[in-house]
Amino acid sequence: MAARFDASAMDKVIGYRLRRAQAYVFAQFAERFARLELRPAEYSVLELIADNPGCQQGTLAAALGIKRANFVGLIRGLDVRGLTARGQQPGDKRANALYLTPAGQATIVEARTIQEEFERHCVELLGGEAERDQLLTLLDRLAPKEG
Amino acid sequence: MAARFDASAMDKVIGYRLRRAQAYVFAQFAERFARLELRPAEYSVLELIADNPGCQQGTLAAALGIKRANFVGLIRGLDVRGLTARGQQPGDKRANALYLTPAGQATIVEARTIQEEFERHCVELLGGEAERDQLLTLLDRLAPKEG
DNA sequence: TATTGTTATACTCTATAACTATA
DNA sequence: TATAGTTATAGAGTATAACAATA
Repeated sequence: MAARFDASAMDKVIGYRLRRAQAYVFAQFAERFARLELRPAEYSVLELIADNPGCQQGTLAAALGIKRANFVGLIRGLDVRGLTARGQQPGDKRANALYLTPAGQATIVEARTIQEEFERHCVELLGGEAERDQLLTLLDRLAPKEG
Repeated sequence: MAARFDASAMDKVIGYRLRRAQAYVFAQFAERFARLELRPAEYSVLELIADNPGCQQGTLAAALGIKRANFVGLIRGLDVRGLTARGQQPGDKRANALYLTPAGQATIVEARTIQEEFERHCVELLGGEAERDQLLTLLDRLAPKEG
């Protein structure tokens, strides 16, 4: 047992462990979503537009913690691919109202199937639904929703 | 209770929640380490060199999950600031042996103090040491060390 | 005046290919 | 030949400042 390299100091650092775990989970996500060519942020945008058709662009960006300026390129990419459409918000000509196109609706249906399977896989790794809930509870304590 | 925007779909997505929590914790880290001008990766490098003086550059990079090519600029930055030094590995003229300079040792001592205080803060948020251990256990199940 | 979407820009992090000097 | 460090480069993600149209 020749102790060649001791990396144990970082093993107890919560931020470091969060970073590594998040990177790993995102890499798995990327593999599963490669066929749909959807990145995590793109999936989240489609999902929230599906749940909030006609929602305001800035509201959606803020909900995801994405700066307005950075959201522009993201939504434009989805628009160009024909997955989303930007309409006018009734009563405010400045604001964009976001919608899924039929292609976008078909995509989110597929994406949800993949995501649900991935989520089941993660829950299995964690040891069950109780453990998943425990994880989410702890993450919430660490980083409260509006903090 | 006018339900204006429903972002609940993402609340149960483990990857998304990990991402948000990690970003939040890193932001807190940045605030606390602003005075030392150390980013998370830089702190982790100093810590592991302190624990493994003379260690090989590639070994350290691999332990942190950083690609060799990207590690070059990182270690050079610490070198230029006089915190680390690159010597020769005995028996292999290709490899670099990494050390902390006296300034680097002083910095890691300060950094550890800040980090330990931050960790105590996180443990308090989580609800105790048992909850911290539970979180790390769950993260490990999700993303095994060598996976 | 303030807000919405936008542009421009810069900085960090990450990924790949290719070079060099050693092994 | 294979490996360690390096260079160059490109792609994402994120941050700020400023602008036009609208409120």
